[in-house]
Amino acid sequence: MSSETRQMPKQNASPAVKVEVKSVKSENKAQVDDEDSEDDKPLNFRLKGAANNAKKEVGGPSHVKKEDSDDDDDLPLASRMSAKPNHSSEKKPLASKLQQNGSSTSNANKMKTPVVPNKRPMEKTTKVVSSSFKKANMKNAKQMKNSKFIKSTKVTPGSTDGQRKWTTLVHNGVIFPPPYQPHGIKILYKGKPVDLTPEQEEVATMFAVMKDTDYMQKPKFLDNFWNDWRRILGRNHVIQKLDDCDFSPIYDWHQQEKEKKKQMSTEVGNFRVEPPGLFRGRGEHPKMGKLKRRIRPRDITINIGKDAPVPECPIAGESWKEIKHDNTVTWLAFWNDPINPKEFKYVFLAASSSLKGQSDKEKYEKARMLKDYIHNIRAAYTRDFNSKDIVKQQIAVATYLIDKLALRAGNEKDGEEEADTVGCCTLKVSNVECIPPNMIKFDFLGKDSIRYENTVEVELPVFKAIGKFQAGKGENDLLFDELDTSKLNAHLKELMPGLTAKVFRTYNASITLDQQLYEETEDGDVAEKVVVYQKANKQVAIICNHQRTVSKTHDSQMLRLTERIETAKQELKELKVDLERAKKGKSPLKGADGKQKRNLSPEAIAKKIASANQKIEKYEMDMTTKEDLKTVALGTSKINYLDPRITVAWCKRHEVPIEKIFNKSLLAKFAWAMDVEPQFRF
DNA sequence: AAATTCACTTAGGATATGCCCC
DNA sequence: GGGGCATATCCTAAGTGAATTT
Repeated sequence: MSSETRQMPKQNASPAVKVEVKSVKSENKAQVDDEDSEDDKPLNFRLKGAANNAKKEVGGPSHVKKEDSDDDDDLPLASRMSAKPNHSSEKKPLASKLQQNGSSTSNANKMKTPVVPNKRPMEKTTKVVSSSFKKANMKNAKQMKNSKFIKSTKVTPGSTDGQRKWTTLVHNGVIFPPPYQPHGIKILYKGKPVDLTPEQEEVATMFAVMKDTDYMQKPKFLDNFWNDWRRILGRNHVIQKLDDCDFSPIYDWHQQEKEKKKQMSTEVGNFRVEPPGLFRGRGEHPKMGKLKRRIRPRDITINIGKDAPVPECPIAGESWKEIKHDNTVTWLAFWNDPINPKEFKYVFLAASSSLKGQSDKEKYEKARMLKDYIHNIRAAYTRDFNSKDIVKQQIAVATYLIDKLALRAGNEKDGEEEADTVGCCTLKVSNVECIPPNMIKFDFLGKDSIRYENTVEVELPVFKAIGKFQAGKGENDLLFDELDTSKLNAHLKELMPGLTAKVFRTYNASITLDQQLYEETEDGDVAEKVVVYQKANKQVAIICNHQRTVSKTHDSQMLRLTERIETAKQELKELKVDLERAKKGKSPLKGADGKQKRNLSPEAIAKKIASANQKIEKYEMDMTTKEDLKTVALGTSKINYLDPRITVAWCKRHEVPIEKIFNKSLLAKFAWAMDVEPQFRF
């Protein structure tokens, strides 16, 4: 079932398209690929679930890393946690067995095709193919839902071929949410049922179903919603005030529907263009609650290969806005965001596509390149801490913060239209506090309105410079008034080709993982090694400030664990008594529940004692980990910041099955990294 | 050179899935 | 074997940064 492994474009926009990566042309052909050979026979391998293609033979010496970091410039400066000095240069020699995880349980059907063979870093042409929309092939509803997706793409990595991103692109367009089905449930206005048109009812329903979200407490949300809904109700409608509306009939109906849906498991859930709804911005977003209108075919621009059939518009009587054949971009379709019409929503290829894989790899290669430059870069900005040129000085301090704290660049935002958040270049005077002699306290809302709160020791010249940048300004003024991200990045480009602010985050994250794994991994069982990995992962998450909100059920879950520990301890106590009695040939005492227990041999009781002890240990461990990670999100760095080759190489060296670290999606996304040599260093 | 547009990566929360423990 | 949970996947918002326009 669902062996059709097509991945959704996870990222942006509509998931309308699932993509299946089929084959790369001839992974073992020796010849250096010539750009455009059109003869790539679709090998028609399906990318099955996991990417277990760590094939030794194919892998080859993909590249030789020469540096062996003997100067500690390679240390991540970023260290909110006490970074230990490292002695990284010692490369332990490595293990032996290329861990071939194929045999492991979860990947029953192994995948046959590497997406991008690593052997040659610059594979030119990749074929992306998926089956087309053939009813005949659809065995069940599950498969059915993938009815629209990419058919075929040849991907040509941008880096090797100027602008061009692909040579042929075939797909089936996007899927729209079904039209609104009125339910006829009436809301109450001043206690009386009100008739609504289907359109009015649709929007009322969007609101009703959000009853138990925090948005209902936000005046801005209510206000924006009321504004938009009122327009649809019309001026002279009976409904004149949101406060007098009682949406609970619709809410209750919706809850029931949800129940029903649960029962009917196989109903198709198609991939769709974003359905209409109420905008849910993060943080104090000025537009929260606004109606996000329905997207129609005439909103959508399709990008497709010149030779490919233009997908049929799925809604009768309507048509696409435009058809393009632009092979310098990777999107398959886009529409304007109805909330902010200047912005676009795109349909992209899935993370598991070779095209994404290629650019992912390039991202990490760039970050690795920073290793060779970082020493000089640090020396340069350290010099400029004292520069008389204020622009230079601000660039120096900003770069230092980005390097040391892994801050984001901080592009300007549109104040009226967006939540008030900042990054490095947009820090305000009020976001930093100088604490003599040389501590700086940061407190600001970053991306997604996640709070960054951190007090760090900085070099004295930095401390002084920040004080100077603050002097004579208001709380709300920019700390780096002479700076913006384009100036900063223009400067960084002079130091290293392609260097921009965000590369530091990738660099810091990945090098931290690499070092932690080298330093901390000891002999032991797999579980212990996985803990080492998670610890390193956590350290990275903290550096990058990847947070999550404490789950609603956290407390009750902790309580449950405490109870289990108590129960187990009680049981343990009884077992110990029983053991002594059993040794003397006496039968066990009654348990706490008052029941008589069976007679057991001392050995049997001893065994039970051991298992009770283990259970307690496990629960206690679970509690510690849970509490420890309740606000830390490990996934974000794994997906976006940690070079998967570090992980794969470590798994090979330490014989940890890769599935212990990467789930199915990650395995597919990181197919390009699977054949890395065990001694790979970031 | 500033503003705007465009294309892409990065992000946390919601929801679905599936597995483990009683 | 069914409910509670952890985890995976879905969803789409919110960033970065280059290119283009003014």
